[in-house]
Amino acid sequence: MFFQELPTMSLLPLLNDRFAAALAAVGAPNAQPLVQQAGRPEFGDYQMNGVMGAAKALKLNPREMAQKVIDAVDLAGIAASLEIAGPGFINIKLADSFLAQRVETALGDAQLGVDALPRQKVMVEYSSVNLAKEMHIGHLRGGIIGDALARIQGFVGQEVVRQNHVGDWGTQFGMLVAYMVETSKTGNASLELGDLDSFYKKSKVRFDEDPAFADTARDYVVKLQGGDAEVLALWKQFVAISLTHCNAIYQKLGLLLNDDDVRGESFYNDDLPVLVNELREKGLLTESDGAQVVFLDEFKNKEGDPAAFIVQKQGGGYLYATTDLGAIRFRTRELKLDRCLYVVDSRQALHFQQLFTTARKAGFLAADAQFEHIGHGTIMGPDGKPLKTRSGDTVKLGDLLDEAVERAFALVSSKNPDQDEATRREIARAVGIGALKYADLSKNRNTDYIFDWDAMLSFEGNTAPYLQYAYTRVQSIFRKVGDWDRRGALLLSEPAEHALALELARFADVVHQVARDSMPHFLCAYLYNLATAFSRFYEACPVLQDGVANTSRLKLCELSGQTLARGLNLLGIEVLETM
RNA sequence: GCGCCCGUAGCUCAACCGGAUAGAGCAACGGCCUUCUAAGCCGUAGGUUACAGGUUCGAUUCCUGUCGGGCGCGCCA
Repeated sequence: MFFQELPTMSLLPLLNDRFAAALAAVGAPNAQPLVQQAGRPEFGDYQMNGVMGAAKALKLNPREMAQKVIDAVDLAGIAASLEIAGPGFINIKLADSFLAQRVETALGDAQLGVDALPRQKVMVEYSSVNLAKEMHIGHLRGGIIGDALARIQGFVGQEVVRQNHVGDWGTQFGMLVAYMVETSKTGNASLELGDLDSFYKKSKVRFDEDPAFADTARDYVVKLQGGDAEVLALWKQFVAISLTHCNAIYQKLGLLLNDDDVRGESFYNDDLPVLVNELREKGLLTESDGAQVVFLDEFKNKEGDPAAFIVQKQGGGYLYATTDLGAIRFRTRELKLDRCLYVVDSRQALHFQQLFTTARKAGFLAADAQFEHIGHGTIMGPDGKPLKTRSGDTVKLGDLLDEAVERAFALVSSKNPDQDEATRREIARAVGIGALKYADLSKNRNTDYIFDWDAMLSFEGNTAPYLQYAYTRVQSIFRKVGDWDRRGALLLSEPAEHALALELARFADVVHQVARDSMPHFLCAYLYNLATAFSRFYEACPVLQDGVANTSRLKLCELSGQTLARGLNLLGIEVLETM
């Protein structure tokens, strides 16, 4: 028992493996064990649901079969008890010694016990702003979610390529360059470009009111496409300025994105005619009203009309469908991606279905290539409609981030009036941005959600500040303890200790799940459960008593702190030593 | 017109391949600070999962229909 080799595999795969073997031993080799977390505490830690289905298939009594599975399963040193319940559930209580060993293992591991997944080259495409305009609230979710997914993929050992597929091409850039030339004559260009939105609006006004300006703008588009050096240089200048705006936002939001991650739509320009020719040679193209389209039977409506995927406009121009196909080709042929996560608004779901279907038909995507649209909903205002400013304008992202920090500063100041301002500013930054990100990440990304400052910054319930606060409580203990001797054994006796150790042991399964499903709200839910388990433990189990530290509990504290910090880090949220 | 998504407690949200008595937080009510940060913990109350059928040992989950909401649908991205 003392030197028994215990597996390092994370909990769910381990339990599923052992029960799969047991099912095979009792004559159900193909049955799924279906182990999951217990639905209620009184059911134990985990429950195994696979017996009922297997018994049904074999026409056996499920409870009798469950008993056979219990007799057959090898969970020595892992489970403390196995019980049949209800129609044939098997409830599993894990052994304290096993959980203690898990905690010790994770503490000695930089990955906190999270094994690397089979290595893949994974791209996360996110943010992908239109450089013609300033970043607004519509860019928030994609940025936050994409960044979290990129961090998580990296943590589980993938080769991650972040990609900012910026919109840096199209007719509007002719207009913008024309306006740059015009304002540079009055010496105002650099000043005006400080506010991209008004620059865009003013150039649009000029375009609409002055035919001569409009002609110039159109001329610049042609020159741009023709590679005219002078216009190209101006365009590059505009792109660079717009990117500095983006980078400032990324920095404020704490996103990993930088200039190295940018590959704009313009990058694929030269390939578009080639690509369209290839589609034609493969017999996928049909001319329709002067445009080149791919008809997809997969998206036929009831009348039998197939949906059209336009890859070339009448007149010869290309569209984002073409660019996206070019990007797929580049990513498979040149970058050799195994997987690509497109973090883009759900409203583009049909586009991506058509895109991937066309790419597969054209042979741009291998059968096993995992190219996925990671859709997300819209941020709504209190009225349930897309969030706007009071005056009805689009909410600028920079303003939103500033407001988050300002609101957090007011709250921090009222809570800790004695702290110096610099400290409160720093806390407010981490808390405000963290709250904003967590409010987003903790919701199922598929649906819209209602934006609510008070809820995200209330510092109560399932919020970033609650998690950050739990972390500071851990750190506070270690500040009090100073140096400590970690040689003592980790023994779990109290229910709150068992519950906390169980949560800690689940970390790997949750991270793996999110890496697989790209659903960050599962990680949030986990961290909230962990923080709650820690808070209960903190209330029920004193770590320091009469000046003496309890080594077992210190170890639980240590791993709790590390797991909270790492989990929040994977979400792009900072932790603080004090709040 | 066609297609996709959604409808869960007063509010905001969960529910992992179909699992047990549908879970949290906020708001409401009641407790707990001389002790590691009370931004905390404990408890009470709150539900015909839009509605009607069907499949199943078992349905918030799958299927059909109805109602309600959002979004998308050949030359924007």
